[in-house]
Amino acid sequence: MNDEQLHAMRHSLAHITAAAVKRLWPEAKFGVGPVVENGFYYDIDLGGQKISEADFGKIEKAMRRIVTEAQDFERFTMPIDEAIAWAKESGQPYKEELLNDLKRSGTTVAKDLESEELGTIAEGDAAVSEVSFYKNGDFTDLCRGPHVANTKEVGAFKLMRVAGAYWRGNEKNAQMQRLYGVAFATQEELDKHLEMIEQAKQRDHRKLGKELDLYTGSSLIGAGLPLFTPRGTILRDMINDLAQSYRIKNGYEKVWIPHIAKLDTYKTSGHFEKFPELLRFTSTESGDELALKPVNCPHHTQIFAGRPRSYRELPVKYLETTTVFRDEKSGELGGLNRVRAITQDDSHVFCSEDQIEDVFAELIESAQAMYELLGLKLSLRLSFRDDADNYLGDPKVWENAQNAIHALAEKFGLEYEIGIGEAAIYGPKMDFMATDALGRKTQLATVQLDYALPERFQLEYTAEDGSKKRPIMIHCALLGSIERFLSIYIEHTAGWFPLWAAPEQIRILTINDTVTDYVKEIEEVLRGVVLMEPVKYNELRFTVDDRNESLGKKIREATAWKIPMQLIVGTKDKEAREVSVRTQTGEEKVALNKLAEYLQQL
RNA sequence: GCCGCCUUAGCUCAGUUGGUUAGAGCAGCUGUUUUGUAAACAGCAGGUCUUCGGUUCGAGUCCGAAAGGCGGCUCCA
Repeated sequence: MNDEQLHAMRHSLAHITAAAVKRLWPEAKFGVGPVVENGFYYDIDLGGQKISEADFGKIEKAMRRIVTEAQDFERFTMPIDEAIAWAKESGQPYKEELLNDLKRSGTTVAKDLESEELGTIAEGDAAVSEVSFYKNGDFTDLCRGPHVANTKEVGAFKLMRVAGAYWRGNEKNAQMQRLYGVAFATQEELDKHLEMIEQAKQRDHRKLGKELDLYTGSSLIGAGLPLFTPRGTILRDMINDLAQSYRIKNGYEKVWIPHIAKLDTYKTSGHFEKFPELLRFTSTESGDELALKPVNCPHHTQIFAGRPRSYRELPVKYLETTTVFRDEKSGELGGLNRVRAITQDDSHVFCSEDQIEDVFAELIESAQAMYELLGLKLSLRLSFRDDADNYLGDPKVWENAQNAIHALAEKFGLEYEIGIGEAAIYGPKMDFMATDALGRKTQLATVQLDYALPERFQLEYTAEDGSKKRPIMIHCALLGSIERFLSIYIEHTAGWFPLWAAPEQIRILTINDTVTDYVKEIEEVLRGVVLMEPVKYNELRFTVDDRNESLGKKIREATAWKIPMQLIVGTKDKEAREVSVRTQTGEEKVALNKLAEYLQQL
């Protein structure tokens, strides 16, 4: 089955789903029912009634009946006005709205339509004279097609979930129920897909975060405020050290800023104007209105502005991993991926026009090197502005900045896609999207070019000729948010972190207590080992399991904890002055006097 | 924020149409066992069934609200 056939099949299943729902709830009003990755959905309005997953059985049964009834999909056309009348008569107001949009503009795609016109009744000349319908059995639907010829040709399917969705994606509109299904040509492919979902669940960072004791949440502290345990904190620190190391190599200097600032800061930066509801305030006795910082850049600009600057010290490169606070809507929070206290491995460069390229080059190389080391594949998105008017700064400057980024991507021979409307409020971005083990893409690293904030904060330096010039800012986070990065990384590794990053790197497992003294010697060796790659001064983290338990149990537990290296020590090892090094890939004997060297080389 | 679902011991889960003292495995503690490659054996202890309010002779079970979580929608500097 080719992609087109698969698409037609999934689309046909959307119709069959709607037809089944209509049999069960004749008063159902229908929205749209498109094909999505791996399946389809249909938006349904049952008035006060709600479909729940408990209803899936009977809906699927009705769908199967329609399949066995072997109904032909018949295509026919209707003049647009007749179609509008049909929608009205059949009590399908959502279809009526779509038809009016078609009549007026020739499209039903909400973002291509003038928002004031959306859903209004079309007057005057029609943009489309007739529209196509598909009919199977007694179910007729406005549809461009194509479909399979007959309902019996639909392959294997399963309803997955029901969720709320706003009509036409606008939160001011009515909320409908979106019925999601997956569909494949064969039962085997469907089973394979369901199996993959099951595997994804096994490596879900929320599950592993609990099992590996990395972080926890507290309903007392609040939603979206993860608390990191000792193990999780080690992982955080190691990852952060790695991300910082690339920039420290390139002359970035660490700075430190407080977590609050006067509200005026964000009035100056423009953040208050755009995101007033996301800033949290504290009132103070002094009368200052203070906000928790939602971004770090304004603070960093003030370090730059703290004394006069000469062209000789440019580029000035600041680096800081620090937490920003954003009051995300409650329903948007989830795991570590979306939190309200976001820790960024942030850096800001203040430079002159002719230094932009070098700064970008360093950062692009760093991002590529780091993600290659971590085994995550990066793809590039150039995030440009759209026509909205809430961006800061002169559109001409924007155009220059976007052209500059575009040219840099070309110059470095990077493959990229362009994301319109994905820019930051103050400038265009080069976003690195990581693809995880399950093929999902998430934006992590970001490099942003900014002419707006230096202007707003009146930053300047003295040029060679004695004149005052405005620096350009380059924002960068290689990890993005540490929390979000970890959510991806935990799932990518399934909790099997590399030796250098693992919270507990080595566990010594004893066979009985005759080896106690020998274990002390091994510990002495391990204490002397300090890893220097990829993070410097990384002292070995190990524990000893000398409990009165069977070796089998100790191995089982150490493996469940996904500890990269188990050192098994028994009387035979003691006599041979060796240890048995057990890793995921197998087991080997290493002489005690070679152990330090062995570990250094990994 | 919106729609739907979920919340029982530290963890994973049982708990019949509302009906006696709410169960299990793992973890914990106490013994015994000193163990060579993924769970030794026995005993003990552990719960205001998320919280608050309601219906009822009686609520883990029904209703309402809140908190937290999950799946989406919307949003994401």
